Amino acid sequence: MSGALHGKARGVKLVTWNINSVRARLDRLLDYLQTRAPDVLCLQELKCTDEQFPALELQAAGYHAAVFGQKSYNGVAILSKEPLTEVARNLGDDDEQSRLIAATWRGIRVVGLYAPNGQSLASPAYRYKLDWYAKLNRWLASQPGPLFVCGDFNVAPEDADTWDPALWQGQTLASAPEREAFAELKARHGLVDLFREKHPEPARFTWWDYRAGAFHKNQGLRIDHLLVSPELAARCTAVDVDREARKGKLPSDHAPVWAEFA
Amino acid sequence: MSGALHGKARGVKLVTWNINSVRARLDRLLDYLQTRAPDVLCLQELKCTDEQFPALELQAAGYHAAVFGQKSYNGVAILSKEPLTEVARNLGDDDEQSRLIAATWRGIRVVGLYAPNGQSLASPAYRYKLDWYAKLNRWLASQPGPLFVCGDFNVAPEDADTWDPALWQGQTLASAPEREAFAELKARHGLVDLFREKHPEPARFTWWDYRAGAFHKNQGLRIDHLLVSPELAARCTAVDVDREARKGKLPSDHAPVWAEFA
DNA sequence: GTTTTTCGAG
DNA sequence: CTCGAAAAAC
Repeated sequence: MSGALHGKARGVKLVTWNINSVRARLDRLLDYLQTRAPDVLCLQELKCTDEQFPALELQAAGYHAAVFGQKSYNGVAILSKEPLTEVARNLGDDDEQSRLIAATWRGIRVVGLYAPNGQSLASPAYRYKLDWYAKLNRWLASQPGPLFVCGDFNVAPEDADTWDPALWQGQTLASAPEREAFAELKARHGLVDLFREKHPEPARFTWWDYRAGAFHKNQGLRIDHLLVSPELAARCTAVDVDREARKGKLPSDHAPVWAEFA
Repeated sequence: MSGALHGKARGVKLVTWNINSVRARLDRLLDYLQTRAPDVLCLQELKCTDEQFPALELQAAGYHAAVFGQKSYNGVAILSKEPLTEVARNLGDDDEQSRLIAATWRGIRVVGLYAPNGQSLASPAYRYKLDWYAKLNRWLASQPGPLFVCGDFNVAPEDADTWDPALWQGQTLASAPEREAFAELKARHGLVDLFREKHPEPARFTWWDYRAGAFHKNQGLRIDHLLVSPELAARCTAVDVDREARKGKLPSDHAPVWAEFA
């Protein structure tokens, strides 16, 4: 990908954000686009169909959108200032849940995903989650690099990614099979957990439960990730969580995670 | 009732308003009380129980309240600066829907009602509506005069009370049986349609559908009424619709109808 | 607990 | 369009 990021003199910013209903939070989204001006923004949990997606408002804000919606639940999109090409949806199967969208931006393969939550270890949803990860792992091999795989992975990779490791021990989002699936993604495709690489400190979260003042007490999880190819990681100048976006009235329960590249 | 209105030198103002959820619109209500300072305000569609009714806030605003609430739907109340006496609820039967409240104010029998909508001519709700009107008609004979009967009657008495008579021809809210029931109320109890008496012009509405910019196009109905005894009508100095209250963000779909008396 | 969806009602 | 209620999701 040598030179893929050298189209402009200034750096570029790529972001992932589980927005938890793009319609309910369109004002926040437009504000975010205006103030942070990301070059690429991957959205999860649109909770709307393609028809319901606010494409016009986003166009007016200067953004193209590749959308993969679904009625009521799930739904993912990639917004970008520059047009996207080679848009792909889901993992090549006939899954009725809209959980993944991919597109090429300046030669980078951008993948935005919303992994299944898994509910509880005993539930069918947990099995579905592991199967989905296995499919994702296989499918990624078909994608041209360099890769920028981001989204809500619904996995806290290490104990340091939970606010109370004892409490989360073995629970969904922190169980060993999920962590292994996440680790295999990185290992097989040589991807770097960009946030963790730059921030070794624990308790840096991207999601906080709406209940019991969890955000105020920083009782959260790090489950939104940026997994990138080494050549991209090498150009990363900064990566962080936009905690501001979790504040105020009617926020999403997730905060955006962004990275800048030289 | 000679002298009933002569307690004060200045005139008095009585109002009816279908507020469509008193909790969702408490700010508007308090603003209305402060700026218009009605002596009596009849409210319909409280959409809350007696316990949920914001009695404290209204008390702080200087108003007494006689309330007849109901969970989720219906619910009526009478607010007044001076205490109300002889509060009665519904039509003496065991109807589970809270649609009528009556009280005595300065010797006037104030009745605030929310008539059934009727849905469609073929529905059981339509039969219920006509039966309710028949009961109301009989019940009114038991009430001591002079009468101030107001509220959301869910009847447009004449073609001039609809924005498109051809469209409304025979429809619920404008059908002949409903109009006859409304006319019988007036005839049997010698009541005057106060707004119509002062305003012969057509297209003066009190309700506009939320959808399709109906208010902006003045596509509405006159279904909120003040029916008063002749001795009250004789003292009326002005009557009108508060269209301002239908403007702005999150209004009720009804506007208040007010009358001033010398 | 909090939000979001859908639904029925108007 | 807007509300309240209910259920689902997290």
